[in-house]
Amino acid sequence: MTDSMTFRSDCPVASALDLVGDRWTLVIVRDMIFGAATFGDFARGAERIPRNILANRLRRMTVAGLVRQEKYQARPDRFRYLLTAKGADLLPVVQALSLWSAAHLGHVYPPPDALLQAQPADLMPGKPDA
Amino acid sequence: MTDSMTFRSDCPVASALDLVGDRWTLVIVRDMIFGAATFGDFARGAERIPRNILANRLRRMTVAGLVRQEKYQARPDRFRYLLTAKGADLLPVVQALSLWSAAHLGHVYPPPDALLQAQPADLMPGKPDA
DNA sequence: TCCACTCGGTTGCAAAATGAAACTGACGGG
DNA sequence: CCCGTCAGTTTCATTTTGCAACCGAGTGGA
Repeated sequence: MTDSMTFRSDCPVASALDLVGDRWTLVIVRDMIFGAATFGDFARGAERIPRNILANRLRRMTVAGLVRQEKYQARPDRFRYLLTAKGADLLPVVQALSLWSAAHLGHVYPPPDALLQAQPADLMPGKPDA
Repeated sequence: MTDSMTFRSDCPVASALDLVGDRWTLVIVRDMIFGAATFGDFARGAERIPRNILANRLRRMTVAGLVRQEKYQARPDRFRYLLTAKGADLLPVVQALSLWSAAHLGHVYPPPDALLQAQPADLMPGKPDA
């Protein structure tokens, strides 16, 4: 703690949005849910997130404790970005968003079963697939 | 129809974020869930949303079909902003965000029961309080 | 009539965030 | 040596944010 993070209020809704209320953060979480982990994985996503924004978001998410870095190579240091429990628990938010889109936005493809049936615990490393 | 709205991709997650992926839109939805309806109601909310941003968001939400205007006075025309079915269906998203905050952010107050037990249908006008 | 006040915005402006694109540094392969 | 990959960083123009002041149409006294 002593995050230095400031929240607009003590409201749980507003506070959550202070952390994930932007157009990219949950897109990165979505990619992680589907197995993306490296900088390049995210940069290659369908929405073409700008690389500077991506670097910035990964930094904020790490500071916020949504994500942790795991070094997979040294010289130069390279990291895999993995969801923490805090980050994995955003799964219901992502699921709710995708169900809403499926119900109300005509142009989207249906949320994959892998997304709808996932559970936060599935998203954390240490437990490979069953 | 012919929304002029452009989405980054056909992904349901990214598309939902194209509409509600900012720090204010879902705060306004939250206030509506608790009965706020007029411009002044929203402006007086705890987070002190700037009035120009508020006007802009209410316009976008109206265009996006999340909200509709109901005139409650003429000369000068004044409107109540009410959730449509599309907007009310964002309730699960708001609920998921508040549960996440309750679980992971120490400083927030607990989500009110009124929020957690609400259902989208409760939020639509025509049904005054029981 | 004059003054104060409310409500629902709009406007101006500075600061911050975004995004496109080029650049960097440390490798690895041939 | 040259090319390519990976993971960022830098530069810079464009947008978006947010503060604060202003405005028009009315209402309520005194």
